[in-house]
Amino acid sequence: MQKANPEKYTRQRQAAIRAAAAVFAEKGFHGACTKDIAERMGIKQGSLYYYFDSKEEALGEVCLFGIRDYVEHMDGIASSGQSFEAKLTATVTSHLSSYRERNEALKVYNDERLYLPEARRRRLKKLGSRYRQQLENIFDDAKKSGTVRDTIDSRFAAQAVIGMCNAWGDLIVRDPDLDLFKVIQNCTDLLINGFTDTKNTESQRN
Amino acid sequence: MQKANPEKYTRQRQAAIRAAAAVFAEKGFHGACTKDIAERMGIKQGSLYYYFDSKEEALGEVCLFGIRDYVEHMDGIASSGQSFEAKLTATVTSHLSSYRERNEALKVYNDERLYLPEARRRRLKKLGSRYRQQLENIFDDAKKSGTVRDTIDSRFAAQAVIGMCNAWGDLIVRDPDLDLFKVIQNCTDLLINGFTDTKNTESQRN
DNA sequence: CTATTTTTCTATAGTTCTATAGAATATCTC
DNA sequence: GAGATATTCTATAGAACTATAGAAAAATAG
Repeated sequence: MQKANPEKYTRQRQAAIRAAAAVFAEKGFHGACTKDIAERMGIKQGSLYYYFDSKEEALGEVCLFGIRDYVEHMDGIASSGQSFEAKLTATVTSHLSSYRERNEALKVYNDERLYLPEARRRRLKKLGSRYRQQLENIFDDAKKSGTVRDTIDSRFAAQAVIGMCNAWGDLIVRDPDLDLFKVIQNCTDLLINGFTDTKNTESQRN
Repeated sequence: MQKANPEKYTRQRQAAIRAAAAVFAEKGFHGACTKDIAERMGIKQGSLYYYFDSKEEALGEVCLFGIRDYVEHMDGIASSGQSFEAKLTATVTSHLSSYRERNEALKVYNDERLYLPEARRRRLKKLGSRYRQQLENIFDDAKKSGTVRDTIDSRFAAQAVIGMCNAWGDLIVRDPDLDLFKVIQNCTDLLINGFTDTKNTESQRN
């Protein structure tokens, strides 16, 4: 029962995480059973426990897989010294692209992470907070430099970006023909200028 | 096993729906068991089946309870003949107020409705679509009258409003001290003017 | 107070699911 | 190809949960 590290193990474990992501996304953590996951991998239910100690461990790995990349991506954006608009666009791009690439894991992170055992949930929460904090910082900076209005509350603004990305991420997932680039553009435009503003419309277009 | 209609029955059934809402919100549909719901009502597990034929029926009632009011509210807003800004504010107010009043049922609707049996899910979906359609119409009208920019896609805009309300609804639920009125104001202001616009800031304030 | 109806209880059949143990097969190393 | 290691399989113990049946208790009506 010991695990060495021939690459097959890590490859199969990754496959297990993806299978779990798909199944959890469809049926929810409690609605899914380990048999579903195993079947999707082409192995038997019991064999799954070669890769995970428990169903909850699988959930933890899926959640981590869902956000690790885009949290790390945010580190780069926050420290990039770009303009506010550029940072916002980069954030939205990164977030929405994740929905194309790993929408299942992301959905699981959003909907099921609260079923994780305490310890693991705390670790994940740290990642989420880092992301949110960096996003808030971007707004604080932009307010200082006058790019963003004083009346905007950074905490709400960050939440607005995240909420918008999640909502439009849903659209992307449901409609795979949707042009990602166009969605990103619409999203940032809307966030920056709102529904009614007209001053930048021309330069924003195209 | 027949049910007449002494008011006690309807009263208790409503209590059962609220209990189910709380439990489903906390543990998810599959994670919750009928015992949890019954206990919260102060009755035994088996007795719950006097009010529901199945766990799924309970879920259906909770979901309906979660959105019926604010969908109906939207009917009034859509046909009110108010200005775009007023309609948007009313929409946001209605949606966010729901989070204060029945956040549990709303959360259940958002997260668990897909576990409903087909027939019931379709009926609920109709309600959701009506809401969304009316919101889109508000944007179409506002675009025609020039209040909202041409470049805004009504479908995305509607999704943006819903997404924003859901995201900020989370904040409201997590932080009960938050001033609802202030949140509503911030939300509509942000949607209408965006992060950077300054032209209306003064009139928007207060 | 008695008869009737409504509500709740107890007990359980039948199902499903997680996690483990130990055997069997596949893969690797020399 | 023999021996060691890694991976998968079968089978199942043990726990939990839904839904039902029928008895008991509570409420209501005449």
